[in-house]
Amino acid sequence: MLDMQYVRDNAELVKKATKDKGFDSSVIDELLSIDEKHRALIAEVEKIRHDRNNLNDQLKKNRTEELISQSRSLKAELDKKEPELDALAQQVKELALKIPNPSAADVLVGKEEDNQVVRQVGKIKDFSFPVRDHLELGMLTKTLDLTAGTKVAQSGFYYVKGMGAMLEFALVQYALNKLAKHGFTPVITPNVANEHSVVGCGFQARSDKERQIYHIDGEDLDLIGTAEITLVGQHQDTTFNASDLPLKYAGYSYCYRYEKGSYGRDVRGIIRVHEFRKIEMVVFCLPEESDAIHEKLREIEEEIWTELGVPYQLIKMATGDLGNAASRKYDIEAWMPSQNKYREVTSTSNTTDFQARRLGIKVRRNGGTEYLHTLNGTAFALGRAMIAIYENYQNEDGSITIPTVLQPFIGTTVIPVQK
RNA sequence: GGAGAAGUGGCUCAGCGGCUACAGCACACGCUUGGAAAGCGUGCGUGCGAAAGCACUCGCGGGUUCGAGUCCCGCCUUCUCCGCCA
Repeated sequence: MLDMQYVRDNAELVKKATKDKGFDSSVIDELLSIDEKHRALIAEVEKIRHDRNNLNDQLKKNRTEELISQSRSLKAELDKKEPELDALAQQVKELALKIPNPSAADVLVGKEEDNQVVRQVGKIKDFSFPVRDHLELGMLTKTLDLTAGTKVAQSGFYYVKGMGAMLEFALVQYALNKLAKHGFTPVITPNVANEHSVVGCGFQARSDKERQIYHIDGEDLDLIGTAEITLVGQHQDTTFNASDLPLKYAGYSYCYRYEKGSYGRDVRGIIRVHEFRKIEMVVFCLPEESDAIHEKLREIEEEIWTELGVPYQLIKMATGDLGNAASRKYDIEAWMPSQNKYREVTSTSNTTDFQARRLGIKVRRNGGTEYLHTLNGTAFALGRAMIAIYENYQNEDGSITIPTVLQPFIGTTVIPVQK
């Protein structure tokens, strides 16, 4: 949600920004026209309220039938107009929620194919044997079991077993250790959130086409797609002192993705699944700090993938690929030998005051209050990290060497093939 | 699930149906100071308006009343006790 005053004053800019993101910009004209009606009715209703308040003040001292009847007739007028006012306010709110956060000035205008490769880091290994994909490796080492997931739940759910499970916990330990050094507080969050929190973060809660989110029937609860929702949402309706900021969290949660509309894509293995675990960074900060902190989150992500020794490329997304909330977004894509290409493993966004405004998260300073900024970034999407490690560290026999940096957390150097 | 109590600004809390919802803490700015603390002053929920100002706001939604933080009804949440339970 944007500041209504800002939309009024910068209608053309907002329209362009909305179009740049690939959203329907006609809502802005619609919004402005409803907003105008809304404000006119506010003035009208407030005038009636004012008259009635005055009348009631007089009545306190001087109780006459004449005044009482006047007050009653004003009340009747209000009873007629207030529902109209509420309806208009509701419309304004709904339309305003449809406008995405404009992109930052340095973001390239364009579509997904205009995303910019900022740099490629790490040397792509030249395997002397035919490479296997992560699923084959997972089966050879008996660390991935998709069949069991399908039997017990459905396709898109999977088991991680043996050394695979140990590797996932090692990744968690490694990441939390690193993030603690950067001042992040580790958090284990709920894996569900109510609709207000989901929508407040800029996610579409229940649109059936392109549905992304699981809903719990009969409850105001969705399964979260990312701990961003629970980490940002935990401070809704909160005003911080400037000295409390920045607040940095490293949240561990399960993540649920419905993935409707992506049938047939990445069906093999665990690249695209309905459930996985993730460590997510979320920062609350002063508005003027958010750009620098965004670069910091990006650096931490690059540091992680550099230390893991997995080749990656850094992508700066164009406006059309930013989504609803982000003003700027970087993805890291790790090299996947079996596919002979880079695939997304992290994403970090500066959402500026977009989420804060929707969720009422403010900072108090200079004698007033203002909305703060929120940012998020993936530390590890654990499934995809596992894929990247498996494929890049595979040996000829199908065993997997543990990256040096993880060895202290797992206590071994290799995941062996199991008979 | 049962019984009781409570929800007022970032926090702690006052508020017999009627002026502008009390106060303290915290925070910001200023005065004071060699510097700080203390002290003093100002500000510190939302909307509309260029502004003066007006309106709204006491968990949420209804109702009674000329008038509701206050009375009535429903709901939500939290706390205490009981029950169940990893």
